[in-house]
Formats: sequence, C-alpha cells, structure tokens
Amino acid sequence: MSGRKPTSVDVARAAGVSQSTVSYVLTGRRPISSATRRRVEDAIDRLGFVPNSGARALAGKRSQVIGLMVPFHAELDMSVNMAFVGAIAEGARSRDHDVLLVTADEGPAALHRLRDTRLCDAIILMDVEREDPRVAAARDLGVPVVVIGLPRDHAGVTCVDLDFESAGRAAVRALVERGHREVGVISPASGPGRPDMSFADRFLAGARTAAGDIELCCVESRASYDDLRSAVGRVRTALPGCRALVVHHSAAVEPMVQVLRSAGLVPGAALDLVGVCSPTVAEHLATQVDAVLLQPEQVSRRAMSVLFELLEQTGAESSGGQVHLVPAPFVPRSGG
Amino acid sequence: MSGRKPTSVDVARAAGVSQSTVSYVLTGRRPISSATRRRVEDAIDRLGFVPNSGARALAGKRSQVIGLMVPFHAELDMSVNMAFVGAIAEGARSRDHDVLLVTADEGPAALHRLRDTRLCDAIILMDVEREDPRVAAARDLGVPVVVIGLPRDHAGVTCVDLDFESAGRAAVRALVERGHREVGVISPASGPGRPDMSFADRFLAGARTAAGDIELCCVESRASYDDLRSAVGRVRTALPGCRALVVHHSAAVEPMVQVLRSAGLVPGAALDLVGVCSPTVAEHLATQVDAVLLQPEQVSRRAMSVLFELLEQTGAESSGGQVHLVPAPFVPRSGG
DNA sequence: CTGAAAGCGCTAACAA
DNA sequence: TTGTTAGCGCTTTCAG
Repeated sequence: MSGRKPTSVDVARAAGVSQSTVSYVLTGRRPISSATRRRVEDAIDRLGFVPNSGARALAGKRSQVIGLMVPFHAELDMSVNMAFVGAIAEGARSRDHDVLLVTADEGPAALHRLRDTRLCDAIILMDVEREDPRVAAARDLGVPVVVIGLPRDHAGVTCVDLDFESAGRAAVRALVERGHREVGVISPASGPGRPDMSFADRFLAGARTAAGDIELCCVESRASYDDLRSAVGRVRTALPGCRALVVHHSAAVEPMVQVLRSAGLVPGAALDLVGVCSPTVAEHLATQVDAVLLQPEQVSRRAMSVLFELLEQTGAESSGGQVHLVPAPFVPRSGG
Repeated sequence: MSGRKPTSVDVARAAGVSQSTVSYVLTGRRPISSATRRRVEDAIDRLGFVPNSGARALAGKRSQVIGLMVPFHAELDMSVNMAFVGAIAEGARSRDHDVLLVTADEGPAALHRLRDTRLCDAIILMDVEREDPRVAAARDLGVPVVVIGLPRDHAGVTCVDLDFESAGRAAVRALVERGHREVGVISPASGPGRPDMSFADRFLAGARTAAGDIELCCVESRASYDDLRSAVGRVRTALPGCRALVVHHSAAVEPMVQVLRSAGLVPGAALDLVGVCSPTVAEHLATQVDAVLLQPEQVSRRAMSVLFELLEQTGAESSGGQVHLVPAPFVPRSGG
C-alpha cells in the first residue's frame, strides 16, 4: 500500500525522466519520443497517477471547469431544464472538463465570483429572458460566456436558443396545409415568476407570419387542466368553427390531449393539434399528435461547441456576440 | 485600471502587514487584533481581492467544493430532482462551498476521479436505489460521501432519505381514521430504467402496517392518464366498494385527480384521495386533497448538514454509516 | 527531443 | 499578536 497519493514527481522517478517531461506527456504541449512517452504512460497507470486539479489550475491558469448557472424557480418546466443540464454536463465531460453549478438567484455577483476565484474558465447562463441583469455582467466579464436564451440587448454576448419564431411558423403552416382557415394558439402564460419571456412572443410572431390571412386566435394558459380547458373554451368562443390548435408548452401537451379527449374532441380526428414540446413529451403521448420538437439537448450541444470555440481563441479575436438559433423540426403524427 | 488581478501579496502590501496575516484573516485560523483585521479587510475590498481557489486548494488541501452526482434518466420525476439539486446548491453556498455536477452515468469511476483529482472535498450521490455499484465505491473512498436513498447494503455509508415507510403508514392511517375499511394504493411502476426502487416497497410496507385488518389493494402505475385510469379500474374491480385511494407518485397526483373527476369521483366528495407528493405539486392542485408531503428540500438540507459534520471531523472519529430518515408530514385537505 | 529551475497564490508550520 | 519561510503539485520558460 503506497501511503501518499502519487504525484508527477513519482511518475517521473518511476519512468526515469524529468518531472517536466511527465507534464509534457500529459499536456501534449511539446513533441515526445514515442519511447519515453510509453514509459511515462506506463508509469502513470502503474502508479494510478491522476493530476491534482488545484495545482494544475494554479500553474496552468485553467481550471478545466465550466460554470453553469441554472434556474430553480418552481414555475419552470424542470424536466426540460434537466435535459439542458444533462447535455451540458455530457458535453463538458467529453471535452475533459467538469461543470460547476450555481443557482440563478445568486445573480450577476456569481459571475464575478466565478471569474475572480478562477473557479472556472467559461460560463453558461441558462434561461435568460428579455431583460436580465446577468447579461450586462456577462458582456464585459473577461471570461467566455454563452447565454441560453435571447435577451433584448444581446450585443456583444454570444446567445444560443431554440428558433421559436420558425417553430411558430412551422406549427401554423402545418395546420394551414391541412386545410384549416382558423387556428387557435395557446401560449404559456407569463406568470409573476416569468415577467418577460421572449420566446412566447417570438413564437407568436412566427405563427402570425405563417398565418397570413388565416384567422388566428391567441390565448395564454398555464399547464394545468382547468386553465387549458378554459383556454380551449376561449378559442372556441372566438372562433366557433376552429378545428386546429397549437399548444406551445411542453408540460401542457399531455394535459391538453386529455382536455380535448374528455370534451369529445379527439386530436387527429375531431380536430388537429400541434404540440410544441420536447421529444420526451412527444414520445410519451398516448394519442399521436403533430409535433414541433423543442430539443434542449441540441441547444446544449450547440452551446457547448460555441463555448469551446470561444475558449480556444486567444481572446484577442473575440468572435463573440453571435446569435445561434437551433431549429425545431416539425414531426407529423405517425403515418404523416 | 489595475492590470493584474490582486493577490494576497497585494493586499498585504496595501495593509502594511505580512502576507500570512492576510491569509489568517481570511481563514480565521489564528487570533488577529481587531486593528489589523480592519486594515486587512479594508485593503481586501478596496482592491477587490478574491482568493484564487486553485492556490487555496493546493496549499490548503481543501477545494471548498462538494461533488454532486445527479441522475438524468428520463424516467425520473425531474421537477423533484431539481428541487433536491437546488437545495443542495443552496446549502453548499451558505457554507461557502460550491457544487460540482457529475452525471450518474459516469458511475463509480467518477467517484475515484473526483477523489484523485482532489476536485472536491466530499460527495453526494442522489437517487441511490437498492443495488447500486456506487455504494461499494463510496464505502472506502476515503472522502466523505452521503447517499440520498437507502441501498440494501448500506453498512458503512451514510444515508439520508425520505421516510417512505412512515409515509405509507400515515397515508393509510389517515384513510382508516376517516372510516374506510378498503383502501387502494397506487405505486409508481418499476420500469426498465428503475429496476429496484426500494422506496416503493418501503412505502407499501408502511401502508400494510397501518392497514391492519383493513382490505388493501396495491397496484402499480406510471404517471400517465391512461395508466392511472386503468389502475383505478383494477382497484375498483378488486374492491368494488372501495372509496379510498392513495397515490404514491408526485407526478401522478394531478393526473389522478383528473381521472377521478372525469369518472365522476370527485376527491373529497365521492371518495377520499391521499396524494403522496411534493409540496409544489400539492399547492398547484385545483382540487384539495389530503397529502403526505415528500419534501426534497428537507432531505437535501439534512444531507448537507450531515455531510458537513463528516467534513468537520478529523477523519479518525468516522461517525459514518448512519441512516437518517426525513419524516413526510400528513397534511389534511384545507379545513382539516 | 529532454532537463533544470522558476514560479503560480495560497496555507501552515516555526519563530519571534 | 505577528512575521518568515517552506512547501502544495503542477506548467512553462530557458537551456541544452
């Protein structure tokens, strides 16, 4: 039983090389003859050597950690959020990085803290809405930041988000193509916890574009039955002949199907329903409906690749401030 | 504009003290006269000094980071999971620590990695079920670990979990006290992603204890409408006169209320329903039902306090291996 | 292609 | 109560 945990010095001794050579084998920052490389690598896994992250961060000025700011409000759709987080964690690991989690209610101060402690090399902000004090802080943080969402004033900040506008277009277009002349659109309600969701408006803008001279009735609703039932009621009051609905809210799609079924309006038969939701929700639906898929994993993957591009730049070139919109594919109900 | 970011040396110079004094002011590991303490603290926030976490970890042998292993399977109730995570993050920050996130599918290897890199001082494993390879790894990791869940072989590992057994007792007892002689219990189904949920069994064990000579009909169901409807059907087939139901599944409670209402069985009127769910779910319910509250935040808080106790011990005393069960309070529907 | 040596910015003896 | 000093375990010049 070796008492102490092995260091790169131990590895160097075991391999009969200098300690810096061990480091260079690890970092790959200079050519190493395959002979010594093998001896070092052998020593490494013979001793079970793992580099000390603190020492590495101190000497190398990089922690190999990505900061991730996550919202924990009860109002949000947590299963979707978890999908974001999971994919981000995966993307980080696949690039030999780790993820440090901070809660959104630590606010802009957390960004400065993460920078100043040098705890992480780059930061991802989830769930950024129209107005958000973190965006200003991110802009001149001096550390690469990628924002998930599309804030109003996003000049100089790299943003990745779902393309809600094209999602709105796709949803309505699908219904128009099925011959509908009247369409109801049910958007997530902006509650007290969500003062300014830009995505709802972007979705509606897209929907209106696709509608052209088609009648559109837009109402808001939370994801509960009773609210959805009343939302459907409002649509049918405004547009009595309407047989086409769009629900823009992952968590509302399943309840909506139930509401409609219990009102005798089976989606796919009595009316057409387009659900705008995550793939998980779409798959678990008993009744097949048309879907516009919001894919959190895709957004996360994109965010990670953009983030690591920023990270690889020297810092001078600063290709920041771009907006990346991830498409939301339309998937007709099984059988087209 | 000061170019470089200030270090403790800069602070020392500005305060006219030695660098170690700055360190001692920060760590509080030795008495400092209030006079110099003030001068140091002034210098600190005049310069905006923040200690470098890498250097601190390297020198101090503590990273001030808690590792958190989170499950990301789609089968799980993500909103509940997020509540766990949020409360853990909060608990860490309130003790001046941060949280490093790793995904459960990195498995036991991640535990070794976290230990060997010295990335974190302690680890929390979420969602540990009956058999879990991570438990063995945790047992002799040499780093404090707290497990959320109750694995079969938990000797030598500190566990924190909800007290599902007493929750089961409370749920059934409440119905018995309301005069019911026949009770249906609907448990979460153990799908392919969840081979061995110990909590479902513990809940049922509690339910059976409280039942005594009362008729109990236990069925499994997933959280969707159609499944729940069929589950209710099965109960009513077995126990035609049964007017008392328990649903043990946060995500199933709201759908269940709908299923019952649409069958003309309004909870609280035609029958009594006890929902075993998180406070969030209970609050958002339109129809008031009796509830046994599973409080993820309480579990997290407990886990954190236990973890920090372990962390404060020298390591010799090893008060590990204890099991901490967090009670699930029964809350009668409004008005008692 | 490899080695020697100087830090990175802290903590914690050891001295006073 | 405070200062001096020796590391922590790496990365990265600077020399060969």
